[in-house]
Amino acid sequence: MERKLLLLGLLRRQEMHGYQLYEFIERDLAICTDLKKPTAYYLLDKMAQDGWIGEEQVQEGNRPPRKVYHLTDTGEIVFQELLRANLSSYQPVRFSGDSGLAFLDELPAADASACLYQRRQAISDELLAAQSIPEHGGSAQLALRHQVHHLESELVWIDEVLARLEGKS
Amino acid sequence: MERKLLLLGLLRRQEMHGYQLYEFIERDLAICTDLKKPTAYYLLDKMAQDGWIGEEQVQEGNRPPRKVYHLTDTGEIVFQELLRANLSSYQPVRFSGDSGLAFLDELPAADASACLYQRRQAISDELLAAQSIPEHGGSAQLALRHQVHHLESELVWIDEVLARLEGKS
DNA sequence: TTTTCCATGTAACTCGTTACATGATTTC
DNA sequence: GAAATCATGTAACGAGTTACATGGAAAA
Repeated sequence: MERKLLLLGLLRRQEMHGYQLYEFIERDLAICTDLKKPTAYYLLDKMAQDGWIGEEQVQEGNRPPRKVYHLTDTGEIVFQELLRANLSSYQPVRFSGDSGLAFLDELPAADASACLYQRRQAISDELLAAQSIPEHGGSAQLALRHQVHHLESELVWIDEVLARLEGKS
Repeated sequence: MERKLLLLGLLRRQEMHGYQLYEFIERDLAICTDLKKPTAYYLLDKMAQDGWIGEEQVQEGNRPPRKVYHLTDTGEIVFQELLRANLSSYQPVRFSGDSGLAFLDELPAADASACLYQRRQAISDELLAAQSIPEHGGSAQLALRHQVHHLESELVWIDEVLARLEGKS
């Protein structure tokens, strides 16, 4: 549902066509979320059928025709509902990397350290990428800041685990 | 793949049947991961077909017969591979709640605060639940500790967002 | 001139879920 | 005697992905 919320929120600011929405999300919001092309087109189609958004065929010269979407009155109501529901709730997060952690002691300490250093590097890379994205202002930045906050917290955590390993070897 | 790793790791310690594995994960590891019954049975079946684990029918009196699984030599190799791959990599996390955050300013500050306080409560509840689980020792606890660490970090974050809102109202 | 980009979409697949079915056994 | 628990499974569905198809336009 949060992808629909995202699309509605973006269309609320200005009407856009599918490819435009896809590109914006994959380029500017890649660190916080993602949305593949077929998913984008499918959701827009669905929401158009449900009357949340309206679509307009726009032909420019001989280029491929674009479907430009805009929020309807129904869409605005749904947006409000989805937004409030989203902000009020907390979806617990599962870390796929925790299955590995649970069996950390099954590996020789040196191997475990080597693996975790690689993981640390990956987190660090992700953090640098997130930090290098320029601020745009407004609440749209909150998602990005949250991701940065989280990645910093992950570095603290993995360093704790590494320290625990060093103590054992 | 991390669910297979989890099952392999548990079976490596002692042979178990499907229901047993399902119960252990849903009861003792609920905060860090989950595994529904059909998923458990499906994965065990799959891994048995692939030769990662062996199955033994055990009939006790007139009770429903149980399939007891144990790790094979192939399974041990796969476990090692999966474990190292898991520990070496980092799967970036998407927060479904961030779509809402991005549109926080579209709501009156008072409404936004009210919603976020509810979310804060949900995180706080989750944290208390996680903290109240007794420690078992060994690296199996790392997943739980990670979740606690994360939830604490989430509380810090949401308090920052709330402070930002108060500054605006 | 071949590759990349724009713009849309379909088909098949993966992973996991919910809901349901079965049947014995212990508990209330 | 009814309900919950043990133990296994099937069927249908949902959300999202990858891979592929199409066809013009811009760029290398």
